[in-house]
Amino acid sequence: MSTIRVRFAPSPTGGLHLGGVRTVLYNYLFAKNKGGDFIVRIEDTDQSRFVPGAEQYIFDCLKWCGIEPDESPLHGGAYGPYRQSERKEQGFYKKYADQLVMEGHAYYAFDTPEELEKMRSDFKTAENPSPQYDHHLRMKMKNSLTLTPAVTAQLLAAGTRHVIRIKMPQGETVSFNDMIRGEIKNETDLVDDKVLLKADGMPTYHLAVVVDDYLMKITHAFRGEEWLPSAPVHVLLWKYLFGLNKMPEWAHLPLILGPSGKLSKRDGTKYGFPVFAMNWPQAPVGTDPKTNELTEGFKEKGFLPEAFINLLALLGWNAGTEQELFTKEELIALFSIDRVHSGGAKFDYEKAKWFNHEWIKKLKVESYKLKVKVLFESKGISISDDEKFEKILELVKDRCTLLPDFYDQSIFFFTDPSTLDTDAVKPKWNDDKKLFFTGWINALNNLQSWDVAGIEHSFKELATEKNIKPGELQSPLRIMLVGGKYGPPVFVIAEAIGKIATINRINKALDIFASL
RNA sequence: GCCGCGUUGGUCAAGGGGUUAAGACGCCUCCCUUUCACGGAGGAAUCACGGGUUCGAAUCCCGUACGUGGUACCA
Repeated sequence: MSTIRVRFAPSPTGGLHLGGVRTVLYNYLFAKNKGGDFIVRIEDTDQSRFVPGAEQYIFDCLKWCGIEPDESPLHGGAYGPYRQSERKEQGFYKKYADQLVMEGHAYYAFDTPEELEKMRSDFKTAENPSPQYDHHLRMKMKNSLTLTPAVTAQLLAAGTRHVIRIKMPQGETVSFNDMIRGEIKNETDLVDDKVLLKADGMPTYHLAVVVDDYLMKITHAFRGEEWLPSAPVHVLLWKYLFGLNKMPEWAHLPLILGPSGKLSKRDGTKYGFPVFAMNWPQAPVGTDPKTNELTEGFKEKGFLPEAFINLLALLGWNAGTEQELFTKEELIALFSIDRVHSGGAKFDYEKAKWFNHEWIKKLKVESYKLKVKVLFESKGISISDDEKFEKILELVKDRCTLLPDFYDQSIFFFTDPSTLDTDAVKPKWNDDKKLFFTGWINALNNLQSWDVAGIEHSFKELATEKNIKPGELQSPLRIMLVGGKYGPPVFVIAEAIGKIATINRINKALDIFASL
């Protein structure tokens, strides 16, 4: 066992969105930077929201990102179980909750949901819109603090539905050190008596996180900023149950924000960028219930995992240098919790695409060739000559931001352009040019060898002979071969598609241009 | 309402008492290229506000504003 043990604890209730993946990533980078273990534990205590397949989905996302856990329900490990539902079976949560009751730090509460609702509406005022089950109100409720021991025992014996709540002490200040924010202080009077053990016997997050971290010997705990307000509950639980000296070090990560406020799952369809790492086939997480429109995940959108973790790592952390492109290994080597921001960061899709563009340029074509090939095949273009395919990708990679761009940028290498941008040709098209091309077809037919230099030479030779500037002819030629004003140098394209296709495309285009 | 956390260009951000306040994305101009990109050179644009402390504040302190989170038998 390593001395550093960092855990990521997702709940299998929804897709892995940007904030979630960044939390994993920071956990992982921190652990690996310190030579420690990265542990994934599943928090499946909320059965009502549990979604089948969600757990597998989480691991699929991690795998795509290149993150392999050292311990997890899928990978095994010595400190299992790695699912809370399984630890519940072992009775640990109940055991510790009972211990807290016995020691006077918690109590049984028999209030029904209706009674709780009544309390909240009865005590609701303008100054206090959401009354809490706290030291002000707990003596007005139905619990083992207000009931006699005999009645409590009777209710318990009768199997009355009940929960166990923490009894927040009065007048204490709980403080702890956050690795990112420094000392955080909270007054216990302002925190409510959180439920620790639910009526179904499942722990709430508050109990589970403490018990699990203790049992799994976790040394460092990263989580989102939204946990900060309940941190004093967890600190208190550590103090009562296992001792503060055994408590892991905390780091509360800043939020990732969307174009307006906190990034939500809806923002994907709203603003047209992915918010999830991957699509989730079992329950399409990006689907907008209203429009039934699916927002693709980063993977499906055509991001490279290298770019994805890179851009995510830089959203809230930087190395303190001007470097922005990092491999996973570099991130591990350079990651430092001291350089994580405390303020939230707004996600910028334009910058995200820039990262991917850089990675497409930076990586060797062969490392993503297969993904592009699959893309081509899904559009009905089968690739037979792998070597040629790789060459073509190399030719157009500078022009591609997302993987699907490869299709648009190189489809003309494989098939004749479906439409020609005639508007680009029309204004300057004339009979001289038409004559040039019919003449050039002859020259092409007589060409000994088919290579860039030869093609270009014959083109320029004939142009000079006809007294037309070669540049004026290159543009129409490009439209003929490509369909539009884009792509690598024309003669390179001509060479790649071959003599027959070149001549065919010129002939075809000449017909179309005839009506201009 | 109360409590927590935050605030350097439109965005990501460096800088943490003296700087012409880095760099990147995006935007604009120019060069390269008779295509589109890539590449190169420039440009516009910033310390939320108000008080202190100090010879001197983006930087330290206090307020205010704004943002965001929590205030569930959700995590």
